[in-house]
Amino acid sequence: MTPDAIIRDALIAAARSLGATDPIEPVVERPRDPSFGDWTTNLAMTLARSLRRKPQDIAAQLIAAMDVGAAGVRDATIAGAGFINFRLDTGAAASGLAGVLAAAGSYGRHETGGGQPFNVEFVSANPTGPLHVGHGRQAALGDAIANLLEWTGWAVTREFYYNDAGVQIQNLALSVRARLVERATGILELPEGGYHGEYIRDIAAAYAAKHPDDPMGGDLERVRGFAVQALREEQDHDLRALGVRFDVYYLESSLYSDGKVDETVGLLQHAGHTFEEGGATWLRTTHYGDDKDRVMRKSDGTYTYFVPDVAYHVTKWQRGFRHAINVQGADHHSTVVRVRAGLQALDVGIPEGYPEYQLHQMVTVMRGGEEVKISKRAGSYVTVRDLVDEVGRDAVRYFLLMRKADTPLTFDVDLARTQSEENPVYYIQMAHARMSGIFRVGGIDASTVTGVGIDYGTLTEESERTLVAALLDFPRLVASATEAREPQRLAASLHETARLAHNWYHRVRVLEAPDGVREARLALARATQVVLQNGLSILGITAPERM
RNA sequence: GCGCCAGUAGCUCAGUUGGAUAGAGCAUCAGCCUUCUAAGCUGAGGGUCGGGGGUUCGAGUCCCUCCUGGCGCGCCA
Repeated sequence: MTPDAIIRDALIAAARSLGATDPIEPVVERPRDPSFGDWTTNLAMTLARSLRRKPQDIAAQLIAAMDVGAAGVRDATIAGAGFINFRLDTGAAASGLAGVLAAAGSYGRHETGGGQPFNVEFVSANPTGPLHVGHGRQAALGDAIANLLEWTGWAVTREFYYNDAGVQIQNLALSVRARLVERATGILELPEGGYHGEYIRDIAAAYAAKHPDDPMGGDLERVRGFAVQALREEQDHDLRALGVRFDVYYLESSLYSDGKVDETVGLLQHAGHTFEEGGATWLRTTHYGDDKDRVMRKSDGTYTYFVPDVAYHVTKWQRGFRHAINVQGADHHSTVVRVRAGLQALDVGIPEGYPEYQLHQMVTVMRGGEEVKISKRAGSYVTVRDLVDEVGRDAVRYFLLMRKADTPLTFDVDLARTQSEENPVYYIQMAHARMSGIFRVGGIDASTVTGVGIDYGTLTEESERTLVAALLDFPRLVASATEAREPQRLAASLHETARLAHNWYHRVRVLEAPDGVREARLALARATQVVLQNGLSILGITAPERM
């Protein structure tokens, strides 16, 4: 048992002896200020009301009634309004390091998910242009959330939904054809709502080279297929530049060809939640929290976009995913209620909150001190690959992850490029490289350091105590970041761990330390290396041995 | 007008689900390389946590209300 678990049990027993009634659920946590001790509890304050005594008095009685020798508690003191602070013997506080080294690359993993399937859908960009920086945020976020879920025991499927049907694709095909005509005749007539980007010209050139029999794009179906294929390859390149991979690419067009869309509409009508009005078929989404009912089938017989969306999510459920999360831009937030309403209206037992959504706010790009307006149709934007080429994959990932998804993100291209060495990601990577350097210079294979049979009582420096505490908190942090679906908590925590590691490195010597101390410090260096490496890998960032 | 999300140091942002004296980076100022990497370390200054109410032992965090900003409100996707 870990020290905090022993303290927790002892608190429950002590509270019972004072006459407190179950359930007693003491919170044992790290104090905000490490100088207060190793662990703290507010139990005395939460019991004050039911016991009708002053928190300080209860705290004193709890301490008197507790037997915490097994946890290695050196002293327990009352502070502030009634906190009880526990300070552990140095050796007891650091003894967990051996467990870190034993788990090594698995340290921080949990079995919470029990191996159940979890579908993580992200990016899902229309194949009408390269991926821009907003998609990059989604890619970094979705991939990190997928990693977190894997680390907590879920069987994750990374999924990309291709909107390869519908009006936007038609616009794409017509835009390419316009460029083909321009090549042949010199006359450019882009369609209404067409795409202006330079890449359309490139696709037209490639098409003309491959299909000399059709220089004007007369075979629109062939142009469409060619353009979609070209842009999918383009997006794959962008994703590879970021190091993001998908297990499943689900095509919207297949929902039509497999009859899933018609099937879904039939089910909705059969369930009785639809009605006819003005020649259109409507779904009563207002029964499920929407502010107005929505058209499913327009009077011209075609479906609105959310029908295939619902059909698509039905397939997730049918494919056995009882857990699913969609990472999307906040500009799509109106679809959340709509898709969920559609799934509810099927009456097939899909729960209310299915699927989960993690929406992120917009990314604005600054270049030359001015905002770059992102518009595929106008052809002005910064692609994911531009960013990776300019500042590197690790820095791009960290930049896009260090902020909470709920807050808008400004990506200053010039700043990221010119100040790349001051990027916080290098600070964390440097801490890892320094730990590695200790083993390299010492001629020691880090993986052979077990931390077993060591007297951790020699780790007496304040910088060692705080670093140890941070390392032992890592599994808890992975769990809470996963539960909240917030990778930025991990990013912030790794930065803090790196700060503590740099501080420790600066204050103490490892290789030249006396026998006994040296072994304990090597174990600490190894544990630091493990935590930084594992944490960075969850964020999709490398942990270099030297820089 | 309605809905969602934000408002924290000069700037960019964290804040571990309600805890103790609100933190970090950048920027500014003052120091530290004969060292396992100075891509580092130490110190200083800088705050009515948008305003006002409320809930309780305790609020940046929860509730109400107002202000400001972003996004979304179509038989477009």
